[in-house]
Amino acid sequence: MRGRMRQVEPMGLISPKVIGRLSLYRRVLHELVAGGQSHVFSHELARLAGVTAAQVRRDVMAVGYSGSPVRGYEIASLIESIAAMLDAGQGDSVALVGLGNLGRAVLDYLGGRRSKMRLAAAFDVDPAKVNRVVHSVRCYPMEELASVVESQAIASAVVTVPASAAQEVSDRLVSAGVRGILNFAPARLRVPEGVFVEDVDMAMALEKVAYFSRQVTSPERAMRT
Amino acid sequence: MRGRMRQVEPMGLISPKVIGRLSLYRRVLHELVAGGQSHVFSHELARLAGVTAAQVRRDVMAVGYSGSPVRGYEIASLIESIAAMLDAGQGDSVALVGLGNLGRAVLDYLGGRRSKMRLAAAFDVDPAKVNRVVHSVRCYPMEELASVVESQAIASAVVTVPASAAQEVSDRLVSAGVRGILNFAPARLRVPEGVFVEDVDMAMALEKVAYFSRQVTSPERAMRT
DNA sequence: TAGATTGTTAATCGATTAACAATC
DNA sequence: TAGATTGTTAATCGATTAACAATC
Repeated sequence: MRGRMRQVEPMGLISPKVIGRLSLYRRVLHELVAGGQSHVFSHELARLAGVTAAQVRRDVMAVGYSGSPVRGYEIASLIESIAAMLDAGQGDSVALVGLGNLGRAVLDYLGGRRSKMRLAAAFDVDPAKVNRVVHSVRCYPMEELASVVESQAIASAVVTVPASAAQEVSDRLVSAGVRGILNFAPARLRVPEGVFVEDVDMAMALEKVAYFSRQVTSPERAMRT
Repeated sequence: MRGRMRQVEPMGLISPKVIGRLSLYRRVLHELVAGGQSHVFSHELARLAGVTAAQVRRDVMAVGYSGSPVRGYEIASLIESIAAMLDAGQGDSVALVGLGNLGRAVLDYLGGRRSKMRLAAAFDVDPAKVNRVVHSVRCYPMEELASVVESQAIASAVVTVPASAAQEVSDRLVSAGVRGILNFAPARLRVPEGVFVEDVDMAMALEKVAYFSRQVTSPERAMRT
């Protein structure tokens, strides 16, 4: 049973790596659309995304989209298929905890993107920040975390508090119903089974860069995962 | 030839993943030292770092350090061994390009850490930012990038410019002698063989979190690599 | 010593790559 | 059609895990 062309399975669980690459492909595809291109071959997309053509083919297969051996992938449809996989039905609401320098930068960066995701609320312990509105996101006191998260059905959160506070914040988010955390604090969060944590550890990343910049032969560039 | 206890090889090339974990171990070890602890077993360190004990043993082996079956690893010596691997002899100089919100936040975050690394110079196109000093880091105009990087022997750089400018900045850094780049711009940089690039893609990371926060069963938490 | 832990190899696992029939 | 590309399986590769003799 090989070489059958049509494949219909919508696929079940997809690995974090593949999800990351799909996000990358979508960004590249949007650029191609902006350039007036309507179709793309796996090797073109692969080159632009910095991956192999075989990976592109396998990943595209995973979203349940099929291309044509002659014209390749139709960009508009492929974007739709990826969006169906990555975006929630009515848009996700995201909370941000910790409005320090990093928190504001993240808010700035993520707030300014065309995206189905919506930064719905921010939280901070500092009374001076509470009730202020930054980039049209209101800052609530930490005491209201549970009620706001629950009432707005927030399922994802970004944590930009100091390492010493990260675990407690994580616990509160999880018990309020959050199921995914983007963690910028240099601390390993302990979360219950079923809660997804993605760590962004800038200090570690910089140490990696410093280490390999000293080596005569670097390993191939690592894919962000 | 198995079960021999002493191992002396200093090890050659180490993978980015292992380097990342070593950085993580060091952070945890410093916390243990601060708590007055002098020795640690692989399973303790593993629990605190969120990895397996087998990984700790293999990674520690890679830095050329040996523990004792009775007392485990002596923390102070292990920190020294990891430092010998991760830190440069006389301290690395790092450049930062792009002093927008994200750039300032990164400068803020990385500048405030006890580290052998030194943020030596910042660069920006905006004349209003040039020649100002932020966190004791001077901001130079882009025109002086090559001369400053060369004169200060800067080998690593952090890129926090918009995606549209990232490739050009990368090219200029590399031709000035930079061999490792921490890239925050949502763009894939093309660099010559031997130059290491670590991407920090916040938008992708958030999309991953949003995706898995919608799944009933999340995969185990991904290690930052 | 007895026993838990280490260093180190072998087995396992997952992801990537190579290969190729089916296709337009 | 001829030929380049796709969907999909098999082979390869690397990293993780399991296992165990050597050790204090």
